[in-house]
Amino acid sequence: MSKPVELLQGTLDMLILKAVSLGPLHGYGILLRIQQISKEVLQIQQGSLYPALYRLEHQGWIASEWGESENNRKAKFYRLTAAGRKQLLLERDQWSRLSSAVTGVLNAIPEEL
Amino acid sequence: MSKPVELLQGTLDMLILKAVSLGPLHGYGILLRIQQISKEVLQIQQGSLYPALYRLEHQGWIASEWGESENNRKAKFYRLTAAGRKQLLLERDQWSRLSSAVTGVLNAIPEEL
DNA sequence: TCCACACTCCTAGAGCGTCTAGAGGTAGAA
DNA sequence: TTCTACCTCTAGACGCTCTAGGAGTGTGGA
Repeated sequence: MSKPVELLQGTLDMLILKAVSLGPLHGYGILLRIQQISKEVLQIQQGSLYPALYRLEHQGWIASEWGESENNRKAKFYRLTAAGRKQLLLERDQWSRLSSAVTGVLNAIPEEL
Repeated sequence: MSKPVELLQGTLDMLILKAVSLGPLHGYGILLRIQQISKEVLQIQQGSLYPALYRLEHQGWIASEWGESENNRKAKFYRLTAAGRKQLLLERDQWSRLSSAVTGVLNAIPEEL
């Protein structure tokens, strides 16, 4: 009776950093973009997103500014800071190291064990 | 001041199932095997391993039996059950779906956004 | 005109998996 | 004997994501 998993824990911050690395976006927009690019595979909940944005801004990896959305609503736009860019590279590295290690184990054959 | 990440949350169960899918292993052995196959990239802590083993056995995905290790110590050997085999396939699927989605987002270029 | 709905932000609390930091017992080597 | 590697186990802290709410505002349709 396990719930459907929609995210790999620990990747959300990285995904957000990546999303805003390509130009400022407001929170709700980040959510839609990631969903869209991943062809609806990655489903981010608002209750995960906003705490994450707070976390990232608090650490100086993104910066925010109130503005107006494409739909004429007030929205908080986030952009990547220099520190955030570094962090993104770092997390990207870690991700590729770890994910390929996991895949490697999954593909291990008896002789290797 | 974030700690070094040694595991992608949610992958431990799958890694354990995979490890025992190739033949019975005791807990400590599972730990060493995964570490070895992943070339020390994946570092599993004992405090993560044993609760995970309990979890998996409780759900009927692995079964245990006391025996003797290669070093003459008593050790609890785990093997994959039929249900565990199903579960492994399922988690493997989910992993490849999600991890490639994440990688896809990381490789997204501005035009796609 | 008024209502519904999509858009946008936010929070509290629960749930769960992993980590830290311990304890304890045994075989074999020094 | 003492030390180390082997092997199992637990309690509690910690951090991230989810559920489940609340709230306000433009726009379009009835």
